[in-house]
Amino acid sequence: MTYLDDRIWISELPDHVGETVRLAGWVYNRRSSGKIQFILLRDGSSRVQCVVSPDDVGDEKFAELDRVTMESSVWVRGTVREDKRAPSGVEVTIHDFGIIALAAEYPIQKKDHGVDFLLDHRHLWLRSARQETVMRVRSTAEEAVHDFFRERGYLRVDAPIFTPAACEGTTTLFETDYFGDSAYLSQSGQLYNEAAAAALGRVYCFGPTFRAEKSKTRRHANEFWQVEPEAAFMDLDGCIELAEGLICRMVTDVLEKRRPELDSLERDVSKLENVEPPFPRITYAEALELLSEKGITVDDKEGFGAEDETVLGESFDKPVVVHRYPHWCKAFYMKRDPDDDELTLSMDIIAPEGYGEIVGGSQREDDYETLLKRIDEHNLPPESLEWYLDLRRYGAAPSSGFGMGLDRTVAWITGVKHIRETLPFPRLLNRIYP
RNA sequence: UCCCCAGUAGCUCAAUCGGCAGAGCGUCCGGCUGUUAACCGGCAGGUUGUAGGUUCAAGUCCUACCUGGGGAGCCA
Repeated sequence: MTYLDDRIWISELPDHVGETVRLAGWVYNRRSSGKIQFILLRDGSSRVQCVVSPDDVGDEKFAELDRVTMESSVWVRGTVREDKRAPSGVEVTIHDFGIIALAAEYPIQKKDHGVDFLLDHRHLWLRSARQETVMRVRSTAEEAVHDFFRERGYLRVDAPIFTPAACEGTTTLFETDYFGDSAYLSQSGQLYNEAAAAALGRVYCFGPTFRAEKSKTRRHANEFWQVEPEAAFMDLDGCIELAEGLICRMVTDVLEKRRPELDSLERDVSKLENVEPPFPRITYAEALELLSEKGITVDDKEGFGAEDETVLGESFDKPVVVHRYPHWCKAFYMKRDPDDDELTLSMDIIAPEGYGEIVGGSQREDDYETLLKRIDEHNLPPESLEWYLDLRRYGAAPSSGFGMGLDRTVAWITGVKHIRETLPFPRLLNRIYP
C-alpha cells in the first residue's frame, strides 16, 4: 500500500479525530523551533498544520525535514488531534513522512507581490489561499447555473467557437485562419441559441467568448465566460424574470455552500443576503431621470458611461434592471417596443457596488421584413445571416434571451476588485502568458 | 486609440537640492521544544527597463522608445 491508496483529504480530518491517517499534499510553509517543527500542508481540499518532534519520528527523520522546501510534495502519517490553537480546530502530530518531490526555490513568497509578477506566475499564484478560494466560489457559481437551468427545463446546447462572421457587427473580433478562409472567435452564442431554441424550446449555452477590444479596466477580459439562455415563446418580462432568478440562485447557492470562503475573502455578506426577487425595474428614461436628480446629465448620443452605471448600481441595495434602451445603442436583432419605435425590448442588469453590467438581454425581432431592414441599417452582410433569417421564414416565434458574464458576476459575489482574479488564466490586453 | 502613473538585488521598496547603491523578505550557514507572513545572528546577492542628451558628476534632469499598472471608450 502506498500513499496513493490510503491517504485521506485534509478537509475530512475533523471526522478522524484520534485516528492515525495519511495525507498527501504540498508544504506551503514550514516553521522550526529547533526541536519542534510545524509543517503547513495543503492538498487542494483544505490546509492543516502538522507538528513534528524528534521524539515521534527519530533524530534522523527529523533532520531530513530541513531539506523540505516550500511547495515540496510530501506524504505524512500522523494522529489527528483537536487543538484550540489551530484556526481549523485540528492538527496532525506526525509519526512518519516521505518526500515525494523537493521543490526548487519557490518564486511566490509570503510577503506581498506586485500584480505584474503574480500574473506572470499565475500557474503558481493559483496555489495561494485567496486564489484557491475564489476558484472554489467560481465553481459553485457555475454549478448553480447548471442546476438552475436544468430545474427549469432548459437544455444545454453548446454554441460554436469558430464563427464565419460577426454576431453583432460592432465589436472587434479575433480573426483566425480556417483552412485558408477567415473565421472569427465567437463573441456570443446568441444567434445560434435562437436556432437551438426553435428546435428545443428552452436552451442555454455556457462557454468562453472573445472580444478583441483593447479594454483596460477591472471589468474586462478578452476571453470571458458567458451564460446565454434563449427561450421560444418568451417575452421581455419573462426574460427579466429568468435573469433575476438566475442571479438569485447563484448568490444563494454560494452563500449556502461557500460561506467560509466568503468570510475568508472578507466579503460583506450582508450585501448579498438581500439579493432576492424582485429586483427594482426602471426604464432607460427613468434611469436618466434618476441620474439627473443626482446632478448627472447623460449625453443623448452617448448613453450611460461607467461612472453613470456605478451611480445607478449604488442607488439600489440589489441588482437593478434597466429596460427599454433606445435602439441606437443596441444590437440589430433586438425587437422594437410596439409602444415606442425609438425603444427596444431590451434590458441590462447592473450589479451593486460598482461591478457594472452583468446581464444584457432582449426580446428578438421575429418579423422577417423588419429584421432584413435592421440588417441593412447596421450595414451587415445579409448573405452571412441567411441562416438566421431562415428562423423567421420557417415558423417565426417570439424569442428572448440574455447573456450573463460569469466572471463579472463572480467578481461581484466574491468582492474581488478585478475580473482577472476570477479567471484561472485571464486573457487580458497584452497578456496571454501563461 | 486617448489620459494619468511606475520601471533600482529573486520579491517588495528606499536613496534629501544632481554628490560613495541601501533595507526588509527570500536563498544559504548557525541558533531556538508551540510557531501562526514565527523569531534571533551571519554570508552572498546590482549593466538602476532600453537608446541618446545635459553636466566635473545622473537612479535622480531632458528626449525618444519598450514594458507594465490605473482609468476612459466599448461591452458581459
